[in-house]
Amino acid sequence: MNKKELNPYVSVDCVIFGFDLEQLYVLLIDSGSMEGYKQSRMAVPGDLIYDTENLDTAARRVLKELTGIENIYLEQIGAFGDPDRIGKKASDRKWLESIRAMPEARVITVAYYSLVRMPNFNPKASSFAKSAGWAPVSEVHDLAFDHYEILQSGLEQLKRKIKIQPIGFNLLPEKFTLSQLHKLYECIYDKALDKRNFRRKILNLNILTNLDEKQIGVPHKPSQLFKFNEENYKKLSEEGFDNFGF
Amino acid sequence: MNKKELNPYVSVDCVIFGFDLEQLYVLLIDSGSMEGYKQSRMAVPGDLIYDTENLDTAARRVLKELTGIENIYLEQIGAFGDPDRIGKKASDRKWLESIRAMPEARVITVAYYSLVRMPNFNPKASSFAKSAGWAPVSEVHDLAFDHYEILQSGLEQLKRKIKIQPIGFNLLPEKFTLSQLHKLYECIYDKALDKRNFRRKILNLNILTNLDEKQIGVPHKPSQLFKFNEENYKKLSEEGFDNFGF
DNA sequence: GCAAAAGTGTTCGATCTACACCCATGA
DNA sequence: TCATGGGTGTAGATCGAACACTTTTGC
Repeated sequence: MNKKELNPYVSVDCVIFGFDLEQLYVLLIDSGSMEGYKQSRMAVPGDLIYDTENLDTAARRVLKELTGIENIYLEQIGAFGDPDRIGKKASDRKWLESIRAMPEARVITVAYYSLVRMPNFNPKASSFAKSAGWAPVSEVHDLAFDHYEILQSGLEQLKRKIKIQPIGFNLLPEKFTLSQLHKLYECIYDKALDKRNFRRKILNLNILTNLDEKQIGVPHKPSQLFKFNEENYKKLSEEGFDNFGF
Repeated sequence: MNKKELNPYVSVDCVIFGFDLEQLYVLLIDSGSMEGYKQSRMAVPGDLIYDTENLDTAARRVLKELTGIENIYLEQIGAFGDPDRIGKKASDRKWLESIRAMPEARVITVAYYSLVRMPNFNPKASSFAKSAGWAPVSEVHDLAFDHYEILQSGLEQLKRKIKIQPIGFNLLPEKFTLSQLHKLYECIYDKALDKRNFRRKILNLNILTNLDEKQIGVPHKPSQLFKFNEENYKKLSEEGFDNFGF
């Protein structure tokens, strides 16, 4: 693929969520401003699409370039197309001038969110990001362009979706404890959930396999480890289940 | 606005749902083929966007041009951007050549769905449609471009949304009976719903005002007429209600 | 032995489902 | 008087919320 094939009118942006067993994070890139850390200079990673490329493919390309990971959980949030969306702030325009052939063009973006296992990688610098890093979602209050709005839409969609499909497993290590899963749901909903009710509900779904392994080296009673049981999940989906609403 | 401002790379397409108290319909336009009625020649209305125009605004413009209605319920479905999405079938290409300045351009479309009161209007011919008409959703099995896929996505989103927000009122006359509302939900979910349970659930929401009027001229016990109570609905939304799942 | 998180059951109220008969009207 | 859809209540099952104590480990 060469530059000639870049479509200068449509981009994809990826809200990449991560979870470190404590907090929910989002991967942000820096416009490389010299004024130190400032959220309004941060953005979610994205790029113009190629003219021969699917939207999903473009999103996966961005993810791969930045994180090295393929086969990531990915879902479209929607299109954002305010004519001024990328030109409202002077700092945004400067950034665009530094990375785009047609910085003044009106660009519609198609936003995606994806869920990754944080420890699996450290974000790399890339063609479109001088630096990249994880920021706790709860501490993000402002971003470049319309990316704060995009982040909030992604978060809402994640909340809605995780009630209906157990996609949360994409954020956890392969082997995880019920407490970790519990904590994840609490972080996403930003509220306390009853421990016993949570455990009962999730176990009743029969989509977890108890590995008969225990945590080691923890200074308290070690927890059972589980993994996600894809087979049972598929069976369950086919039978049709509405939600496991928390 | 003149042609010069058309953005040849991005379009909007509108899945317009209607309900005649019997069936759910979708508004389709005809490519004007001379081969008689054929679903693969039908499409949902859409148009390229103007370069200075919001996506939502563009969708409203298409709706207005076709139906004359403003202030319509409108919601984004998402972006569809397969590079081949509009050029797969020969008949699609012919149509494009007849209406677009750059028929070969790759166009990403942002799809919307909207809900209208069918009797309020008859669709008009327009710059992008030689003719337009209502088709029962249950009888649509094929459409031009990727519009069948778009229709299905819109329908899914409608199903999801109507569980959470009482947007169905946008499909009904101002004054309606509980049976009509009941029928609407049955049509959307394409399954029978228990009459008594439905009535209880919807009345318990307190978002209907009984008008103390009855149907006239019906050959059976006349039904009470209701209207949607926007005030109570707003109160309810603010308190936060999850769903009135059917 | 103490700090820290794991793990476990029951009760109560709310909600969902299933189900059948009489009523008011126009023809 | 008949055909048509309108309108109503209850019992049983299921589900969700609230809630406190014992266990196992590392230090």
